[in-house]
Amino acid sequence: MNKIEILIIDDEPQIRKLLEIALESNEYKVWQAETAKEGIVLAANHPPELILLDIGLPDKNGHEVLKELRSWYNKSIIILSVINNEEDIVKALDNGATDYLTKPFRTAELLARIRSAIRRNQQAINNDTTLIFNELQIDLTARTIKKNNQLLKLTSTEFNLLALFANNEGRVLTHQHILKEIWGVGFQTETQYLRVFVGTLRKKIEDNPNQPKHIITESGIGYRFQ
Amino acid sequence: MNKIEILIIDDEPQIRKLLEIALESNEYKVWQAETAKEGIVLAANHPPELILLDIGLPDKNGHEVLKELRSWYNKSIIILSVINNEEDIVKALDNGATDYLTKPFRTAELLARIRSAIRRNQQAINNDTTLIFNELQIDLTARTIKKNNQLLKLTSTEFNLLALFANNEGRVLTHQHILKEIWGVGFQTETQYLRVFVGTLRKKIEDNPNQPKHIITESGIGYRFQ
DNA sequence: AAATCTTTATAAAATCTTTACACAACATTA
DNA sequence: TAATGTTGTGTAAAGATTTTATAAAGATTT
Repeated sequence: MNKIEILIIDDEPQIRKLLEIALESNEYKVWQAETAKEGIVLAANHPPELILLDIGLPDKNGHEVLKELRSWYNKSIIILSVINNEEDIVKALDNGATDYLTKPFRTAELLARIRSAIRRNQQAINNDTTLIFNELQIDLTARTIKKNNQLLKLTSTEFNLLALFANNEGRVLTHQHILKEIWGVGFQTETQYLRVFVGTLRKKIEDNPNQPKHIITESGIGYRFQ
Repeated sequence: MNKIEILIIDDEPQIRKLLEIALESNEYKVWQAETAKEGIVLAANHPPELILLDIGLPDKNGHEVLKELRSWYNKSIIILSVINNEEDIVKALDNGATDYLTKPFRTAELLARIRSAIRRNQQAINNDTTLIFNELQIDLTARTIKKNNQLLKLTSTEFNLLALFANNEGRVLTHQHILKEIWGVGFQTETQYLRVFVGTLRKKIEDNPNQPKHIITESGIGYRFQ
């Protein structure tokens, strides 16, 4: 079983050592960076489950680092700060920090917050982004779809259509409604678009496109996903 | 299992944080908006189960936001207000607010009101769309019908006819009336259509189509659904 | 140039309409 | 009464029409 990985970005060696001991004795795998630059490179090469970020780094303002990380990193970032400055904390939370801790901190509290943040990560993965229908696994935020754990290649429109279907499992969606959602108002009469795209989608996701199990046609009305 | 989603629209970060902690620790998924504009965009892109709306927003009067949301959003909106102003509350309720809370509020009370509002949402969903007659389960918006939890395949006209019957349980509907409702004015004499379609419907929904329990013929007059 | 989207054409499938006929209930007539 | 006709209903199936699926050619975007 793989250990959960945590990246520490802090310039003080004593703090890093303290965190390393606390975390490794709790079965986390620890990565360390001394500077902002080094931390961003490490995170990019090997995205950890959680980042502990010191807001008072020497080479770059911590808020800048946070923003930069948040532009692509969507798991938990816990801020470490020497000062109990509310303004700083609010700013960090607004910039996407998951939580914050003021130094000096108690190890028990640190660990509790880390557990909580990681739990939320994993719930987010399970709940928000991916929908599962038998052999199909649709990740709405990553915009990827797997069939039997095999990644499929869909075009943008195909994915939009599939996402609409998946969000309305079991419900009959009329041609007009689908066209309005995917192509916009004014396209409600272009039912042929729909036929073509349902065709390509079926070819990609159905075992037997002639006898579709997922995208069911409701003649005269629209389609239903199941 | 998906978490229930709640959108907070409030300009005060402390209040948002407080609400976030209270709600997330009670297994809700929280979305946040700092401004009215941002809140409306978020709600439109991803309609939540409930909205917590601060009536005292900086960029737009809360009452205006409420009206705008209510023009298309039909789930619960709970108003948050710093002032215990009866006039304001009455106005908000008139504009479609589900409930209100005055700051500072107790977390326990907030949670209780949220549970209550969400419960009402879900009852509304259940009541509006599906009709149940013994082993038959008819979902009017999804346009699906289940017999003993088994999905049946009906054509469009068959479903329309069944829906008309189901909406008029126990009542005798004349041939003319049914024909006018399903096929339109000018088809009132085509009683043979009706015989054919009642036949196919019975074949699909009745245990024994020769001795129908649901679609009863009233000779010389029409049919009755029970 | 490659990928994607939009149109067009046509074949196939599903659905609806119409016709034919059987059967039952009831009324009429020899 | 028995035979016959009338009317309303149900069922099957042929015919007509509508709707859908698919390929592939153009147009557009990346």
